[in-house]
Amino acid sequence: MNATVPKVTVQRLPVYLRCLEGLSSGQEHVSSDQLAELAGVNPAKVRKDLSYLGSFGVRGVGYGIEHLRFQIRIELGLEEDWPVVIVGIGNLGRALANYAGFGDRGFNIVGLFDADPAKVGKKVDGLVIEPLKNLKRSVQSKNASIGLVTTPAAAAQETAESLAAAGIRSILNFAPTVIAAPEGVDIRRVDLSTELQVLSFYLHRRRSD
Amino acid sequence: MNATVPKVTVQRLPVYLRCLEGLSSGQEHVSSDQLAELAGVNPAKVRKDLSYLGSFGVRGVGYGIEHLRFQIRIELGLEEDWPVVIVGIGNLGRALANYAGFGDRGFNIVGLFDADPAKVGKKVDGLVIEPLKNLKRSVQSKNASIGLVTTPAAAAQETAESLAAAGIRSILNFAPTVIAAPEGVDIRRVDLSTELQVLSFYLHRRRSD
DNA sequence: ACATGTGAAGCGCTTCACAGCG
DNA sequence: CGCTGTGAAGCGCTTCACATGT
Repeated sequence: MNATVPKVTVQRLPVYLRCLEGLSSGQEHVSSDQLAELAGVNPAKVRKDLSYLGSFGVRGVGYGIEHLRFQIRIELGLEEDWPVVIVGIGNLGRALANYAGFGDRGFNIVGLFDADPAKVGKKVDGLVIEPLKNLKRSVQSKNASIGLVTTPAAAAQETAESLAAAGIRSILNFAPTVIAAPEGVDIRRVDLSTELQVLSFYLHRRRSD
Repeated sequence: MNATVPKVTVQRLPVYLRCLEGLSSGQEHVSSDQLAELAGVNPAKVRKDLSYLGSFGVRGVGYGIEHLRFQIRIELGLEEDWPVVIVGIGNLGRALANYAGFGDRGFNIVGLFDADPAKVGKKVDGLVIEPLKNLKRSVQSKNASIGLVTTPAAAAQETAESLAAAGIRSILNFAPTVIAAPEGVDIRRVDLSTELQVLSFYLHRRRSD
């Protein structure tokens, strides 16, 4: 339990959480070997990762599944509530708005925004799409802390700046472009086509062996 | 030009490609400093990354933008065609089927599949949704090499195995679960909620400072 | 006996700093 | 002179191997 959890460990914690969920409920403990197998990593890595959170494994037995899940959730801040807004309600924005997987992790979608007047006023998953001019007011009244950018590439930078101006400090960018992070804002990129390109690289490699 | 491009470099190549696209067309060359600024990385890293592909920068001038784009596309295999199938046509599958960003990079969607008989036969973006039993035949006749899994978590493992049995060697898994890779298959995971959890970690960290 | 927690070694990526070249 | 290409140093993560604890 301390101030330095390596970045790579932070990225693996959600994976461990996922694996723990998939575990048979007949089981109370899990060993680093078993968890490593499920997560597709080395057992020593599992132990080292978990040791950053504290040391709540039991030697000769393993980790208590419930306790481990809870500790990871605490560490990731998932016991808190993180209201989320989505800007750009096209196909992807709509899919994310409907994505049930968010709610049960403390990520509640509290606002949908779009620049297109034709979309404003329509409902998606129980929420009314608002115009961009409402962004600041809405973010502040709903205390939103995370923004998802699902606009076209051309609008992404401007959108990020509007979100920053509205007080958002964390952005997930789904638009197929690289955004310059406004001062004090943490941006992560999810680029669907980047992932395909990485697959392509290895396919290409294999093919030309 | 050689056999060992580091994994991390492969992951950055698509980012560089994105940045090059955003460059003003009045410009013919780009320096490692400028590209680094756009991509949000260290200039030396840009130079080292690009040096793995060959050495086509010009000292004192920079990299020819067109040439660089072409070389990266070659290296990533984007000059080839990679037919893609999607299994699981819910909100996300539909969004991906409609996502235009794939086509212009050689990723052509050639098949849509769903287990739900009510969906089979419907059209999405010009393609008819097929039943799973057609998977193998369709993958082989269309020479598909990449499969996107957008099923519910519970069906993801089985879907991956069907894809593998049909001859697919590369899978992008969007289902919120960790899949065990079938023999000889390369799996990459895109987990929307994992990314949110990483943001959450750092928000949580900041908040408790 | 068995599985965790962890120094220490190993490995790969990042960054520096400068030689090389247009 | 300016910017690339790259040895070499630095750094952080991974993995090993075993002491530690139950």
